[in-house]
Amino acid sequence: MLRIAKLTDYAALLMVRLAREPARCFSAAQLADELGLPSPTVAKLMKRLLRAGLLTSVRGAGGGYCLALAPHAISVADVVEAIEGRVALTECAVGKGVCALEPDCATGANWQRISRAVRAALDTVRLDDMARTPWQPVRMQGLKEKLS
Amino acid sequence: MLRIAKLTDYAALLMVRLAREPARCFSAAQLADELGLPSPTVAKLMKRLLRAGLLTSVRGAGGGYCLALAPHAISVADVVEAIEGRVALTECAVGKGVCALEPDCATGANWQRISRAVRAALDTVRLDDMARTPWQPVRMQGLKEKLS
DNA sequence: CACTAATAGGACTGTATCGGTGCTAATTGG
DNA sequence: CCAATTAGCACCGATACAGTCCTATTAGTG
Repeated sequence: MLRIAKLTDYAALLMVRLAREPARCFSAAQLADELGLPSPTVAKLMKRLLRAGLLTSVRGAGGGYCLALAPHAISVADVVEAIEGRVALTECAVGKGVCALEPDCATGANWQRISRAVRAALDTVRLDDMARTPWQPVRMQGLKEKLS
Repeated sequence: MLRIAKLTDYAALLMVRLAREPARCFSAAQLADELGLPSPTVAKLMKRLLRAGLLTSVRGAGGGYCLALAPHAISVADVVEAIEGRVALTECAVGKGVCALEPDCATGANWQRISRAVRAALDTVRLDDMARTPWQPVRMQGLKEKLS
């Protein structure tokens, strides 16, 4: 385990797609269609990514979302935190006073150390790394034809 | 986020306690009492840790659990995997054929790489590291007196 | 040879979180 | 004015998690 949420996985797909054409802007519907993801879910994710400062948005007709930073400046850790909140393996690690055992529990400091290590691991991979691998758009029409 | 399950946290507490006196054996009830954790839960965790090969057990009266390996030979990753299963951040990373987007989704390989990095981070911390910090047993009676 | 103290393993349940959907603004271009 | 699109809630169902309990099985003890 130690799974990331499925939504985070989707968010990564979206961000990688954007990173392939960093200058271009995309509407949520467009991305959902191209990646074969449910469109309301994509809309929700884009809002969260926007709030986290990873995207800029243009409202109204012809609007859409663009990367707020260059692909090499955004890490997987950023995306994970945008969707799931701060990386903290345990309750103890997020703040003090939550854990009843706290005064006698010495593992809190260790978990914080470990959390930082994990965070660092996630931070080594940037969007441009993810985008480098070969790729091609999903053709929904083609897929449906094959399945029917 | 990217939280470990609460049970995993408990399991870590238990293993660290054992690591403080590696030669000694403990009954589940004893550990629950000492750490202030619910006893059935502790029993359940010990069973999982046993199955994972991290503990040895002696049944019957006077029985209990002991560490199967030296404290420095058991890492946090081992404990996490014992409770939560294999560390794999995404469905794609656990095996192939699960993800519908698979043939066109190139991020799978990246997630596997990231999973390994996280695994490695968790592997750097061993039980003896966790056990080194100052510590003293929880006194339930004392706590209750303070709270009342 | 019972009785008691333990582990072994499973089934069951309430609850919280997650994934997903829908609705109602606000904004912009044609 | 209308259509396209983002912004922000509120809601709901399924799933997984934390916790409990019950029934073997095993081993020490009187």
